Amino acid sequence: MAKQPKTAITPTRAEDYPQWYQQVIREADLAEISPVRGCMVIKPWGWAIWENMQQALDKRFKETGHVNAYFPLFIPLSFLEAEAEHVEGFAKECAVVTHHRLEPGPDGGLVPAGPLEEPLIIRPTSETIIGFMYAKWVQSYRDLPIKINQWANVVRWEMRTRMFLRTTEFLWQEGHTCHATEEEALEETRLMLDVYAEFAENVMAMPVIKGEKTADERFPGAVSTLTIEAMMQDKKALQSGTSHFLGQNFAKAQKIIYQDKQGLQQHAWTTSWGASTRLIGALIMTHSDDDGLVLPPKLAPQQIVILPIIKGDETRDAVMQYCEELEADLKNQQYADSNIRVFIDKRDLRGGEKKWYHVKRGVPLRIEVGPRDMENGQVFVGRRDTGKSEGIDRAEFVANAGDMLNDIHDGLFQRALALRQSNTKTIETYEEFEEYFTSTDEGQGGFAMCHFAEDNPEVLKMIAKHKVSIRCIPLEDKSGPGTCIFTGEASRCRAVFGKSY
RNA sequence: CGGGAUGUAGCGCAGCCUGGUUAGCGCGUUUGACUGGGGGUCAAAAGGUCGGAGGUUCAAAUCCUCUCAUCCCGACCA
Repeated sequence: MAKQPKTAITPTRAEDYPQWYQQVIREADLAEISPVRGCMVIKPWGWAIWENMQQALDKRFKETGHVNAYFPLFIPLSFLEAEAEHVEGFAKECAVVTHHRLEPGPDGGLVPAGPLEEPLIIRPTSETIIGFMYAKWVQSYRDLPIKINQWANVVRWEMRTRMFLRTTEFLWQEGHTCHATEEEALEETRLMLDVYAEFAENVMAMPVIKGEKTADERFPGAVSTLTIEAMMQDKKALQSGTSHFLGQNFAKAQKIIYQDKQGLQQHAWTTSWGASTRLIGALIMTHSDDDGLVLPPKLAPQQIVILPIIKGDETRDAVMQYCEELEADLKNQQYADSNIRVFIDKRDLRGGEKKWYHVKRGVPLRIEVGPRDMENGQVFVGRRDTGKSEGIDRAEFVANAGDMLNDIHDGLFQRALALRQSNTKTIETYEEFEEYFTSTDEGQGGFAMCHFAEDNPEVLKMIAKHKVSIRCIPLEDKSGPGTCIFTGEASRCRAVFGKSY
């Protein structure tokens, strides 16, 4: 046996977390950097995960009364200028299209030619162009609400990119709704946050904190921004989905006006909400271990992989047949309202190699079937989440496969929740706060629940020193009022403080 | 965009300081044999314009300049 590292991924999380993250992506074959700066190629395994996410989210959007549509990739420059805060937020990271053709250059090669009269920007988000269309579509209160979602790519020219977490181009969905009343828009904002949270927990097995962003973290142009925040295994926070109440800001800027029942002209109320391929990054950093990716069963492109163990040609056909029958039986079993996704890996690889291939890709259950199991009417089952494996009676396993996947989902969720809980601390003084976020070894902070003075630049300055930001004010916080640990002012509630991506 | 690091075979690296035969190693790949409940053994083979462009030199992976890209830290953000 050749010398192998103790873990499939080197370095380990403990040794070098950012490097570990890169390696997991490579070993699981999720994505690769591309020749285009800051942009990545999402490979079939990564894409299949995204498709499963899309499917689960899309189903929830439709169930809550939304429809899909598509708006252009290009946005006239003048559109972005409409909403002042929106401009400020996005202007510095826009890709701009200024020409519409190429011509042979004087020194060979091609040079841009045919300047555009008005430059186009590539959407960093679509509030402005969708708002423009909504202004045309909305005349009467009878036209409202409009609840549209689009699956799209967007471009934000960020300074620093990281695979899945922040790339120049990324994929997402953006929902844009338009309502007659403030209450209805607020309700929508809140509803979609709940959809994201439910998806995160029930599909991704990722516990999240629902909360509201403080003014400085708000979406440019929003009245309020709601967020789901998750804790990664390095104890940093990752914003995993956002839902914005835009008030009448965009409606006023873009003249989305309707005539109400009294015949009066009214500005509409709008919302927008989005979740992106960043969720794949969240998935990786929530569950994966030093042997690679760990997939929650509902998102796993293959939930069970069957590995035939062939020992010589005599038993080959018999084992294959046994595996195929097993596959057929398993495919008839249900998990999470659909048939279990099963794959037989028939490649002519050695058993060990094949096993590690699927371990690194995060397949929840591995079934190894050799002549011995066949004789005993058993299957040898390995669980990705716990690393444990055991022989199980074939019929029993088939009958319980769905339950087992369910158990894996719950286990992953509980493990992630336990990590967050054991790294969340209620903090009462600034000294304690400093110590919490300064200590270096295992305990380099996590989430801190603190009373704070809202919209106070002093507070922001004091926490920025420790590279900490206010992640959100939890919606379900019941701590009640207290005293700001930074300024001593009165505070109406606690917020989640933490380092973040 | 500031600070730091790195770019040599698919992956991980050595060589560079102190320029000088055909640029090495491990893993992987291909072929064959032996194997086969765990990323195996033996043998053979393929694979590199040393990130790119200039320069210094008789001679550059090695020295200099520029440039591109990646990674880390920061500022900014899904």
